[in-house]
Amino acid sequence: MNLKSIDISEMASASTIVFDMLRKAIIEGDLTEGEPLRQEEIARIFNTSRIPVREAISRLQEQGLVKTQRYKGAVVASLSATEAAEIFDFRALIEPEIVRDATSRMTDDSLLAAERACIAFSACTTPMDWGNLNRAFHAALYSPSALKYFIEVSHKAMDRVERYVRAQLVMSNGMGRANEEHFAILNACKAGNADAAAALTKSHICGAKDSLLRYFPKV
Amino acid sequence: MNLKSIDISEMASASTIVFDMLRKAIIEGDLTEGEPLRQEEIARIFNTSRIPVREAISRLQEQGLVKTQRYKGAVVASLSATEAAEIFDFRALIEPEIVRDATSRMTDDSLLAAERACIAFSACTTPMDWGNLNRAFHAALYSPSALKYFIEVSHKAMDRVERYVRAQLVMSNGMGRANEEHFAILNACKAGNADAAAALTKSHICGAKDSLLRYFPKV
DNA sequence: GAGTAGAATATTGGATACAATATGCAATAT
DNA sequence: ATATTGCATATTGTATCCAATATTCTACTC
Repeated sequence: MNLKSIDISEMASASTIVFDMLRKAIIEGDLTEGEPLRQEEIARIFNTSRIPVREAISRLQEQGLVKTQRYKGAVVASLSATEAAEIFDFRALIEPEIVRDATSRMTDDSLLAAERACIAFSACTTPMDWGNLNRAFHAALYSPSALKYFIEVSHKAMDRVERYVRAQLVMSNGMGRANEEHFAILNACKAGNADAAAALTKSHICGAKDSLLRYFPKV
Repeated sequence: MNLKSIDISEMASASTIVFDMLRKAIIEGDLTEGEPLRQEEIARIFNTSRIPVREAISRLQEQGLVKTQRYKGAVVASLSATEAAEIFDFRALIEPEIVRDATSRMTDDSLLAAERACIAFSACTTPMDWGNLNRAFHAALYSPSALKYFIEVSHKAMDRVERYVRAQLVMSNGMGRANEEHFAILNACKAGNADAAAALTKSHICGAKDSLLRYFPKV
């Protein structure tokens, strides 16, 4: 036998595909706050029945990305400035620990991947890509860590605020500063200085929070 | 008009009821690790069709309480000792911040509620109730905090390890020590000493982790 | 014209029916 | 006896249909 092994049981079901697409649309702001998610409309778009759509919406609700009311349906969740700030505080607590753990586990490969992501972010020109590349950099930085639960939770936290990060990057012209901070974190990692990398990550996140609150004083 | 106001749109749907019951059963260990969740069987038990059951299982999966494989179904998720330890580390990072925030916001009422929960825990005799009362105490302690996201995430983390906490309380005869630590935290809150309350919470959680690892060296 | 009752429509929640896949067992071949 | 194939059953994934509720529109009253 000489066939490439593909685990066919890992193939995506309709409800998983719908979930991923809706999640992406919400995170990236293609679906705006408060916008209702009509089951039939979504089912039409993906050419399925409403059943997979409903399961996808259940999962989104569990993640806090939508809010549902019985017999009224789901709407895209929104955050007050206070709530957004709290999630940034949360990230500022969690993510430095991930970076600290990751630093000691980084290989040449993972450092190179992080550097590539960092460079890609710095070279990016269209605002729409900023969010994705910013996220890609953080993912590359965190992935060597063994703290799988921390990483999972931090991703969920990022999902909740990513749209605001994007908006803030655009409105505050924050790309330059974010870029500098990324390279600073990366260099601390390269030097194997876990404490410095963690501290820089913390101030990076706190800075993003402050900038956000300046630009959206009362979201 | 003189009627008690009940928001009827908040009434539980079948899928919500099934979700809550399954969640409870998993947390409390009534469903054991690896045990498969048969949709039809569960549907029969709750006298519904499989549709609400499936939505409930989707949500459980999103919380990490079950693992599903396409066309094979869902089984109750299990944790390795490493994974459980990581979740305790996570709690040890988050929950002190909640207590710190809660301490400054505690009223006489909330302090009394926490004290009642603490006393109830200390008076408890049946192992099955320990977990619930332990959880109730922590909930009473945290609820004055304004950090809603922190609280939500910490509850999800507790859900993942609660069955181990219970087992550990039984096997290590840890009730006495847990009880002392609870009162210590409570007293720090009463004294308005947020830093002390946070520190005591941290060591309380770290102690539970150490005890767990001693009794389940390789779960 | 404002406001209300009631029908008509839209939308969600759930039940049933069917399709796709997995699992267990018997029959057969080696 | 062991391994392999084909079939029967079990289970999950999805589509379709019905019921319950929300929303909109219309007719009517004042």
